Amino acid sequence: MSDESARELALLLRRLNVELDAVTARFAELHGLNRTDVRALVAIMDAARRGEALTAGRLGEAVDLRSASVTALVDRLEKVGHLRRTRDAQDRRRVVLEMSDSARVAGHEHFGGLARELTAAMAGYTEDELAVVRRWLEDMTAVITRHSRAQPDGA
Amino acid sequence: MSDESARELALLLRRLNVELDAVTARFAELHGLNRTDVRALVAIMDAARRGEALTAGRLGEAVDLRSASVTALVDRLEKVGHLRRTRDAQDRRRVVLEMSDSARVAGHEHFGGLARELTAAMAGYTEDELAVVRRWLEDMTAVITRHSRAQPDGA
DNA sequence: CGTAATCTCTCGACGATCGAGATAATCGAC
DNA sequence: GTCGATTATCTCGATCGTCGAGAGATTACG
Repeated sequence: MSDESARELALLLRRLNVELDAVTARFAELHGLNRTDVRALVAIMDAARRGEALTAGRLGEAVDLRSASVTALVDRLEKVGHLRRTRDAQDRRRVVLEMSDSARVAGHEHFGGLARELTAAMAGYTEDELAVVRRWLEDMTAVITRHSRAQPDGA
Repeated sequence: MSDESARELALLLRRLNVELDAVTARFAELHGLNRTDVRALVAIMDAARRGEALTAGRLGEAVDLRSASVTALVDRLEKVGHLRRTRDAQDRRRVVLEMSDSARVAGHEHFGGLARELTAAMAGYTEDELAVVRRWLEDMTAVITRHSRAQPDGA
């Protein structure tokens, strides 16, 4: 392969990244949320998919916010009805967060819809082709992950 | 192809998106900038690559900020030496923005380094394989772009 | 028990963004 | 040329998201 092809793909990837961000921004705007709120809802949905219920602290780790900000964040989402606070019965210091049905529906409508469209667009590809794409995505993700984790203490 | 493969690829894409965001966040942290500042520098660099010099107003359109915020943004970047303000000679209302060498070097070091690593990781692929990846990226980008632009007035 | 550790919340401060309006420069009609 | 309308940027005051410090409540452990 040529460096030319590789550079083109890198640029395509960046453009795709920008457009994906726009999808998030659009969802946020439609629902009167900010970027962090959306990231939080996604984190809670992802956790739910894994069968866990996030606590306030875990959510803070997931979206990289301090406890004071998490309190404000949860206040916002609870006020508009996207979230419920519940004291954990086992450990009553903890606050368990549960998404409301309205938030779940909104999320599925927006992001689920996108997932369906993406799936449909992949209908024209053979399994072999998608295997190549998958390998490429995994390789690129590995490189990017390594890059973003490099020399974490500013050495 | 199966829906299973498609869904996996969609998830991989999302993960890649998250990691790319982390690269940006890391660059910002290393240089004491926020996300918007980085997006602004990238926009100015991209424009320079196209042979244009951005004005304050154009930059605001590029990063979706109002003029008051652009003024503050440029103040920040100028204060730390990443940017220079220059009055446009033809139209003296305009403020032309030019990146300093230090910002250019920092950007090339961080993002150029990543680009090199990505290119290297693609060395093991044939041109045919990369052509498949490129077609796939273009298709997915088209779907995502359409999705983020849909029904712009909340219909 | 009692002391330390953990989890969330409150409070005050700071920074990024915005709307409204001010200032300055350009354009267009006459 | 001159004057009003338009364009480009900046100033000011307000709002909102985030944070550090520390308080309050609960649990863990000796």
